[in-house]
Amino acid sequence: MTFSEENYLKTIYHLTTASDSEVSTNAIAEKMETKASSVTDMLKKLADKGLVNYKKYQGVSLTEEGKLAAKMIVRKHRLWEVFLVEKLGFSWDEVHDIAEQLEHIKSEKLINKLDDFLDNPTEDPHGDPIPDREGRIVKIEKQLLSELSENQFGICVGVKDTSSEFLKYLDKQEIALGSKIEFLSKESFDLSLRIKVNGKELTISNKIASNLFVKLV
Amino acid sequence: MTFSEENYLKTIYHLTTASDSEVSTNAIAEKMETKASSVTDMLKKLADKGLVNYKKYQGVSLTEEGKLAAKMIVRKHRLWEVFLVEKLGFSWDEVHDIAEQLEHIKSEKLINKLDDFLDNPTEDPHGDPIPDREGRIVKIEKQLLSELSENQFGICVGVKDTSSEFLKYLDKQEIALGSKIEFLSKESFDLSLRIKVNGKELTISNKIASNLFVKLV
DNA sequence: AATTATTTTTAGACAAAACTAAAAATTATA
DNA sequence: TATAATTTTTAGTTTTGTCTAAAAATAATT
Repeated sequence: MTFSEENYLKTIYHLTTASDSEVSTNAIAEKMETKASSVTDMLKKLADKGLVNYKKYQGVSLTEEGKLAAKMIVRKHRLWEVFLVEKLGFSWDEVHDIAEQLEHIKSEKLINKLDDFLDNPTEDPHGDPIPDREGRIVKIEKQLLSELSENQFGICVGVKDTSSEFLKYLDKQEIALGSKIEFLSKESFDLSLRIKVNGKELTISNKIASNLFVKLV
Repeated sequence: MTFSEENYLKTIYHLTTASDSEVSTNAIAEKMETKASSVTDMLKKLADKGLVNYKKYQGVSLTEEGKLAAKMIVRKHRLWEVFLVEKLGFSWDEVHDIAEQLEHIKSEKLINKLDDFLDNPTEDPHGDPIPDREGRIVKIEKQLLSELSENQFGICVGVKDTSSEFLKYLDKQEIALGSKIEFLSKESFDLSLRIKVNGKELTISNKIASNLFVKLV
């Protein structure tokens, strides 16, 4: 499997699990910043290999084989992210691009040894689940901070947007995975939130709150 | 820089430092298991980029820039090998192929953090020196076991051949980096050696002895 | 339902890196 | 030194993955 094939599989995986349906050629092209014609070419190739279900003009989905392959790439990506943060001291906003490269290293033995070395983590530094060596994913119960009601408490367990920009904002506000957040009130005009973290009150926009996953406590 | 360009640079580096002269198109082709015509194509490309000195029919050598780039690839390769052995528990005969992939990961920050994580090692698991972040190499004094004289002692500090076959043979004989070897005698007929390791006497062929580096004690 | 707009595919081209086969240059040999 | 052998380069293909532009299919609108 080439790097390019792996990147397509991964993208299709993320797009289909997000919306849980078939995904369009254009959606893939947009996500991968490439042209629809290039996508069509690759879809044919992946279909020939039995990795995707593809019918012209009808969108694509992953076959079981394709889904497992995609999960293994995601597994590698997220394990390497844990390594970068836990062992090498990178911050959570720096690891994505490097993991994009490391996820293509081919050695099952390597990734399983890395898994053990990291004590078999179940989530990456952004709170996303890490598939185990059989591809199983343990989903944790979580909801968006924006969906809480007044005076509820939540533990921050993940981020929806993993952009460096957003993560650095959270660092600045001292919000991290594990932070206990109290939902104080919502401003009806702009849906901004008043919350309390680390003993400090602060106001965050609805956009911020819609990208933070919390677990109710 | 592409993977392919990096592999050529690395090969030219190894071939030129071994013989300390210009290297021929055919020598590169043989080492890389490719065709001479492919090598010619790449040499032109690398020359255009200022990484090699190349004149038609005259062989090639690395420019200063090319040499530094090659050393950085070697640095990455060897640091990853240390990681695989020291942290993940791979044996020294398993790491080469994986490091061949990892050496192409592009992030200076990553490799320097890895270097620190590993406590800035100066040699890889086969005893080969690891260039520092400026490309400097500390050469250790060493000689081939086959060059010792009777009743001299040597500490095993490296292997010339790093093939899995040879390394597994050494494991079987319980010879490792750090092993103290006493040179007992040499058989004039076939140049085989009588040595003593770990308190046990054994006979090794001249081929074996010509692939083991030792430091006199 | 017919027309327009959008999406998707096809056709043909290109760059990178490999190859084969033939030509050119170098080296070795008689 | 002429000729033969070897090495190296050139010329022309191939494969992978991309692109543009045009054609075909689908979706949206009047």
